[in-house]
Amino acid sequence: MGAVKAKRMPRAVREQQMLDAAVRTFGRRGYMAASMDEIAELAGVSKPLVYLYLNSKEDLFTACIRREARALTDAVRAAVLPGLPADRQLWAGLRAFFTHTAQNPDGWAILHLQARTHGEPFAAEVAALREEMVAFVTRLIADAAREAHRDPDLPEAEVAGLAEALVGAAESLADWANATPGVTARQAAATLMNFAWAGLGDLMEGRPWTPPADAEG
Amino acid sequence: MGAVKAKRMPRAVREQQMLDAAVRTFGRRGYMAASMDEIAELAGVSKPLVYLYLNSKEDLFTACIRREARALTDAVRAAVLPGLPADRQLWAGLRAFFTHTAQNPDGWAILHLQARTHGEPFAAEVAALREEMVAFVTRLIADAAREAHRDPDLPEAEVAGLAEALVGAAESLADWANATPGVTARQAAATLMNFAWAGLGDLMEGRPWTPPADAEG
Amino acid sequence: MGAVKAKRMPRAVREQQMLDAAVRTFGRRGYMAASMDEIAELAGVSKPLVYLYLNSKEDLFTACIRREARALTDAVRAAVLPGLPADRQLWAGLRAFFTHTAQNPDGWAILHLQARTHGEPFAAEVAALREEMVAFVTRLIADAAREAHRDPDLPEAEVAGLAEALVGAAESLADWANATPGVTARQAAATLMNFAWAGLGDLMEGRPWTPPADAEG
Amino acid sequence: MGAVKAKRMPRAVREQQMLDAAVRTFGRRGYMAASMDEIAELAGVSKPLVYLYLNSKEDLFTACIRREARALTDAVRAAVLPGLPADRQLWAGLRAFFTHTAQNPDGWAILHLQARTHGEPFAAEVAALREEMVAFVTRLIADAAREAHRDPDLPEAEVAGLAEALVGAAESLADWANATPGVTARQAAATLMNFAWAGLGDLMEGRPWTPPADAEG
DNA sequence: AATGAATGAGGATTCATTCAT
DNA sequence: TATGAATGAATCCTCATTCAT
Repeated sequence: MGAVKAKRMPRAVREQQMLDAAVRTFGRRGYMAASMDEIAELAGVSKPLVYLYLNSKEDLFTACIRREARALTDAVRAAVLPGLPADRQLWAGLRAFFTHTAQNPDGWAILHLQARTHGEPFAAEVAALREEMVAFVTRLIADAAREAHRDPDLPEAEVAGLAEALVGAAESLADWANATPGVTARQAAATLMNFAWAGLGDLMEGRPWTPPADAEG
Repeated sequence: MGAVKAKRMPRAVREQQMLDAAVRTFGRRGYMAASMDEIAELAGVSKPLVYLYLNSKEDLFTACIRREARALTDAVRAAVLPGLPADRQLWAGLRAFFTHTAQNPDGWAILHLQARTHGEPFAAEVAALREEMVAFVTRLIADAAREAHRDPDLPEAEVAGLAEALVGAAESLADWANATPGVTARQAAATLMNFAWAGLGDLMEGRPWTPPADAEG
Repeated sequence: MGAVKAKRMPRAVREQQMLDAAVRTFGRRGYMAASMDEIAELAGVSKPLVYLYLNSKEDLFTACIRREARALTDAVRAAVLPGLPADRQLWAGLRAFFTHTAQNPDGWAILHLQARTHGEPFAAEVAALREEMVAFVTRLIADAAREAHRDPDLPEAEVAGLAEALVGAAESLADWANATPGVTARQAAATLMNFAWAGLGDLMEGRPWTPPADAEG
Repeated sequence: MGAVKAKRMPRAVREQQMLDAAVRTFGRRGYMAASMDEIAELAGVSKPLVYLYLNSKEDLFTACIRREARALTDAVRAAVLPGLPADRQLWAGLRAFFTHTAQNPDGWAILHLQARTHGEPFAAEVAALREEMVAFVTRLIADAAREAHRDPDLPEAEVAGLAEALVGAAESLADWANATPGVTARQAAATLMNFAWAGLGDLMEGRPWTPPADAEG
């Protein structure tokens, strides 16, 4: 029992081992329930070494968030070819997104659940990721409008809301796909394309859904 | 300093005070970071009384989840009149949903963030709520198809995915509306109707978005 | 759940109910692990009433010790007829002792285990009981000597030791009989008579066991 | 005031210090009344270190029981030379027993009082010790019979009872010797030899005490 | 580069006991 | 006679973090 004295390794490698252990532990236990003891043991090093390299629990968690956020955006970015039509770009991005979240459930749990649940400074960290995703979607909506030679005539706030909705739907479907056996990343992506793209198209054609002018409005 | 000795009150009243304090504390600090000390102080009673009435931190949190879930579903249910067309029902339900989450940010934080983040037995508790929301949306989709005299011909799994997407979009918009000054519940609801309803309509008319048959599929 | 409001009863009766509950609880859980809550509930009254009548946990436990000690000595005393020969008196006393301890395991646990384990003022309380038992045995030894027209020539300290040994053996056999199915009070008493009486006889006949004069003496 | 920061020591040493402190505290205060705070302070270390090494109050107490039980049986075993006649073996064992209990009153209190009073898992721990003592005595009785070329013709259950009685008498005399100034281990052992050995001798010679055939039998 | 030894601070939980009625 | 409401004070235990080597 007890890890044998760890072989000397270059710092960069050790740090990755620690981050691996931390992502797994934070993702499964949650930020607060995860203990530095467990992380150090899983990483196969002593606790003081974790502190020497990563400084504190807070810094360690922040490093996890950053690494996982970067991995996710890299995966999506790599899948999206700028030249394609907007819907094909979205389709490619969504498939990469669902594939990545399915393959990295712990990282996804950190980004989607843990980081948002435990206030500052973590919330700010994921807010950046979310903004990037929203910006990506916003750009696609604009591209789509341009492709259709349409002036969508959608106020900026409205577009922001739509992007939020799309991202939220994607997040929700990622959880659903992870929790439901037999649902592939491709299916999740197709579901979301169906759900979202037609509505966006209608909007851009100037056929929005109009609320009834009832008393409660 | 220090709370004055609490005046005697009937148990039922005290319990509500405790739940109020607990919802607020859990909602802001999170389940683990919230301390029973802080909850008791905010409720204006001593810690032992909290334990006498609510039993344990876990039970207290569960009671909070149940109370807030019930308040939310009651608000939505009260707003939806069964006789109306499906889109009007959805519209009414969404407005009630966004209104309630805007007025009860702590309760919403508990349901949407805290309860999901801290595993069993809390996750099961909110899962029930989510299933209810998904079932509600699923029923509306079916109603809409019937109203249009259409056989939507959508496989059940597909409908489930759509419902998940819609609910996820709603959750996301609730957070967005809470965080963005100047966005009303009505606007959030309208955004979601626009986003979702047209896409659903297209689907039911048999015009789904079709994925390209590329190599990566 | 929750005892119905207790019917008014004369104080003496209520006190006995409380003592019954306390003896049972203290005997099974131990002095410290027993809670006033549990005792009150088992007695079917509210906690303040227990305090009103018995004053404190310490006083309540002391009252239990006294009652059980008295019950035990009364049982033994009632069984011993003063006129009989010493061995018959001992035989009768032992049978009464083992019968009583078998029928009152909780009371016996209090006297034999709990009261001795928790220091003053309880230890003093049982010390009195033990002294009474030792005195009884001491008297019987003297009687036996007189009956045999012998001067046992045993120093007082020696007799005290023998009495302690006999009482200790009895206590041990009581536990053994309670824990071993199929061992009756009569058998336990016979075992002890066999074990003890012959040795005492030899002693009084001037045939003691003599220790070897070894180096370690 | 307050313990100075403890100097660094190898774990094995620290553990023994902790066990020393724990035995003393548990022996005097009792298992439940002893607080981990007090034990840590007496050991000269901080509480977390006690938990780090000994795990929990329950484990700490169990470790105490084991250590003290082992010390006692080792002391007795070392004193008994297998080749000697049975009565000399018993004499040697008893002297070692009374010597050890006199020199380790706290350990003896743990074994004889505390461990038995607080239920499982402690009772099981001392039960093993007691069985060993009973087995030792049982073997001596059989040896004695063999030496006398006698068939003791005692049923097994009867022998078990006699052994229990002897062990109980020894336990009782250990307490008595500890509590009575001027009583040496040698005297206690001699008293018990006198008390027990002659009776056993008579039994093996076929002269048991016979109970009267009275009505109550 | 790496770790065994050590702790300050705090958190959940329980309990004997009292007050007001 | 009897109780529902309430608490001060402890207790067990855990954890992030540091020091000396």
